[in-house]
Amino acid sequence: MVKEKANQDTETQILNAAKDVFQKKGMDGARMQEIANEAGINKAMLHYYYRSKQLLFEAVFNNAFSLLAPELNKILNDDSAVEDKVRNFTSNYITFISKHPYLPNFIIQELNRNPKFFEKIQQNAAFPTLDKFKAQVALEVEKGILKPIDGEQLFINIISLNIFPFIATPLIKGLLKVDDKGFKQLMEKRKIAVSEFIINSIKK
Amino acid sequence: MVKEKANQDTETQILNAAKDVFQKKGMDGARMQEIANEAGINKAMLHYYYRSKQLLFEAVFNNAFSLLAPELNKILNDDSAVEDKVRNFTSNYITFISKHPYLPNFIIQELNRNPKFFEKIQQNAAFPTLDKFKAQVALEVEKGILKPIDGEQLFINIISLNIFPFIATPLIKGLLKVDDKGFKQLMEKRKIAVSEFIINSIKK
DNA sequence: TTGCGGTTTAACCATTTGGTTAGCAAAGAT
DNA sequence: ATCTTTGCTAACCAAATGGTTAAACCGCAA
Repeated sequence: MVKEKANQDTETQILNAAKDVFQKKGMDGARMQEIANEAGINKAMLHYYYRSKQLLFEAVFNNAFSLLAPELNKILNDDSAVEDKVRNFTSNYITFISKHPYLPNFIIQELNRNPKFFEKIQQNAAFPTLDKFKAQVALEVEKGILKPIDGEQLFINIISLNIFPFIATPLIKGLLKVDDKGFKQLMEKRKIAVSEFIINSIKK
Repeated sequence: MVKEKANQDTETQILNAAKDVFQKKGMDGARMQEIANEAGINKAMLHYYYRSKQLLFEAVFNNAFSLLAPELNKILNDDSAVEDKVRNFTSNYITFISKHPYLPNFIIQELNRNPKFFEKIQQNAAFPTLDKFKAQVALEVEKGILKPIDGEQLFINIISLNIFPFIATPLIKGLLKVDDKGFKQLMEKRKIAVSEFIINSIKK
């Protein structure tokens, strides 16, 4: 059927438009009409393919989380040493997020709005768990590679240092009085600065 | 006049109710009717005292920012040594934010929604600047008290480590599989863990 | 007691918004 | 050639929402 192609086309076109609008404006701020406009189609099509705003939103959200999860897994379920993980994750994550600037804020914001979402995405394949990372940190502490530190706290520190600046971009720009270009330069420096900062702190 | 008291009463009652609703649901998600209900008054009163949703929102936002700004100033414009600042700020901030859990997310979210807000609040008295802190860090680095580090990056690191967990609470709860009580315990530990982590990294 | 000012309310209004519907167009099946 | 299914649109609908208004209320001064 030729329709199947057209079908697929408009369906993904809707999803892409929805991604844009939802990630910029959030569930509450997004308007179905705006998504339709951005997709260049009739508003009724949104309901034809996704039934409701809620379901369209969930499609976008799952999509976004599926993009973020593998990034987290890099630091959680990879086999390299903690030090290497930190270096790789920091550099990779900042590169990754520069391509998807709205992503972390979107996920965190909507998770705050409706914490129950977590139950849904936990069923998602490749959902990150902390078990391996915790064991690994404990082992390296025991071996004397790392100073004593709790794996959970270390994990929180790593993602805080990497994610926060991209969530609080306007705040940081304002406090540091830098423009878009200056901010990007700061983030570029952080690819190394953050991992140095972390490793300085934990390596014996 | 007795009215002035009643006047003040309802006006602040409105502001308090608005604070609650706006901070939980954001500008887009908040409903004037819900604010009125929470304040126990007629919806028309909101407009009588604050003219529009936008103006009521701005009153709440300025109020919230005025609460956060002094916290930031503690680390920026205080006279103690960097190490002491880090210890005090970390401990104080986590205590402070536990009392205002919605605050940082609210500010950051709304700043993302409308970055122009910054221009307005910059006119606010006691708006934090980074100049003194940067100079101080440079000086302590020169003196050999601290390892070489950029003041701006250090500042970003400090606020990232302290603020992020409270913005991404549902994400962290989900990934670490802890409940409300477990999360609070983690944050309690962070009062010391975070400052140790930072100082470990920067002190020579 | 009456009149005046600020305060408060119920009812109302215009617009927005998510969602529906009836029908059209086009392509495959019979 | 006709029927059926599928993609698609214009027009429509009911509910929600920010905001307004006219009138009532109430303490006070004259």
